[in-house]
Amino acid sequence: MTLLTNAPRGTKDILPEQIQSWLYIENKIREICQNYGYAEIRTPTFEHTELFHRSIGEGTDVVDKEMYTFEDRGGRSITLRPENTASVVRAYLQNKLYADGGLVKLFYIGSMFRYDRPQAGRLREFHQFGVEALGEENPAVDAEIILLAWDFLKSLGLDDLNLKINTVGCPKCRPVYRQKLQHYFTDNIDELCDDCKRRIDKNPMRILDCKVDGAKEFMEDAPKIETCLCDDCREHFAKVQEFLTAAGVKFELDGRLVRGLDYYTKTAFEIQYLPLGAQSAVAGGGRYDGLIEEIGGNPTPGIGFAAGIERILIALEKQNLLQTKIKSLDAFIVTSGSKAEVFGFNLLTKLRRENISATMDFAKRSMKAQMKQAAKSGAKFALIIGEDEIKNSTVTVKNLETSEQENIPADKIADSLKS
RNA sequence: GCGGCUCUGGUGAAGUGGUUAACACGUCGGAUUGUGGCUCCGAUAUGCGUGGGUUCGAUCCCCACGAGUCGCCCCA
Repeated sequence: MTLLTNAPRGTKDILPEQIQSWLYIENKIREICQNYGYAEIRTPTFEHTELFHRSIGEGTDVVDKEMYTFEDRGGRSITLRPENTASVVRAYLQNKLYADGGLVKLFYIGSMFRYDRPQAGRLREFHQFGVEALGEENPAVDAEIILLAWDFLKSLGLDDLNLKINTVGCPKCRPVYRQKLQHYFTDNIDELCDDCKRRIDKNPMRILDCKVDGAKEFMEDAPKIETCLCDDCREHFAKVQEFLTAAGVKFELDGRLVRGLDYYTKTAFEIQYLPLGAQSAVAGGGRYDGLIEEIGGNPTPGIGFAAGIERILIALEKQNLLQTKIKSLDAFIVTSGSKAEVFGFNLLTKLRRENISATMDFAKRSMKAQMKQAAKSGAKFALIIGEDEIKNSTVTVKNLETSEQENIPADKIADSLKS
């Protein structure tokens, strides 16, 4: 319980028994991204702090109070990435991925860092899988991204998923809506909670999503964004819905869905897994047509989402969809005496070189104890080597499931185990 | 960053202001002759999150800190 024996708060070891689950998810990710034509990219774990300031936006919670920022030995301000979109966009620009023309479709899996108070489904180091499509404003891409997220979660077997979509407008129409909201909430300021009173100036759209005020009556009459959308945004949103409907995916229009990061435009979406409780968002994302320009590229549209792997794991656990079995071995070698140990070790190496998984006990324990080990290891066969076997250059092969055993010439063991 | 609850061995846990901290699982060892899964026997916390304090004496009382958990904030 000291610093030495405790991982830092909000971090977790992923243990051998959990690796199967992680691999399962990661394999699904790679599979579906392959199907959708997205290529994997890996960006650095840390970036210049400035990148996140510019992309995520000052004034957001993530930037203001959740970043792991430090100065490196060269005096640079460095930040552990709190999300990966900014890095991917940066990599896109730096490596001129746009040079090939057309839409650039990327995905990533990696750990992100946010200094937040840990609770279920929220860690300081957590893992996200995400997808970014850069260079196309067609709403079909919005739909593709949403479908990818949806199909992915579905393919894991999750039920009780809820897809919510909204549009947050663009630099042309959002300010109009923003102002309308500010007027409306200022008129109703007495009804607002303290947090929301502060949000009027900072982020009036967030008020719509407030858990305290959200259910209050005056909220019903708050201005709807539909009334302010420019033609472009309106049409775009309609198209997205059309594509989704064509794909047979049910969605819920949620005018209160507001993303926390500054760079979002137009389409915003979120997939919830309701049984998760407070941290129910399992994937979220949206369009960010202004981001690339903001970071210094040519005006380029983009859209993406990120999904929290730990949250998905919790969801899978709840639905009992995980296997925790560690892969078992083909053979466990049991020896008696020091000659047999050498003989067994030799056999062990041979088997492994023949691609047969095997291990043995190195603690010089009794045969009985070794047999227990063998059984517990889940190995299919125990290969028993004692004085008799050495004398005859054979090995006793015991099938641990059926308890049948037979004596086999040592040089034929590998073939025998393969069949 | 704020609030509630919690913190006994590898695990699940019982327990008391005062000699040996139940029980179960697990682990290890054993039950004559080289062999597992059943059964039986034995061993297995010098310590009760950490650090202080109260007390003749604390794992059980108090305080602080830490971690976990739930909720808020925010988000994945």
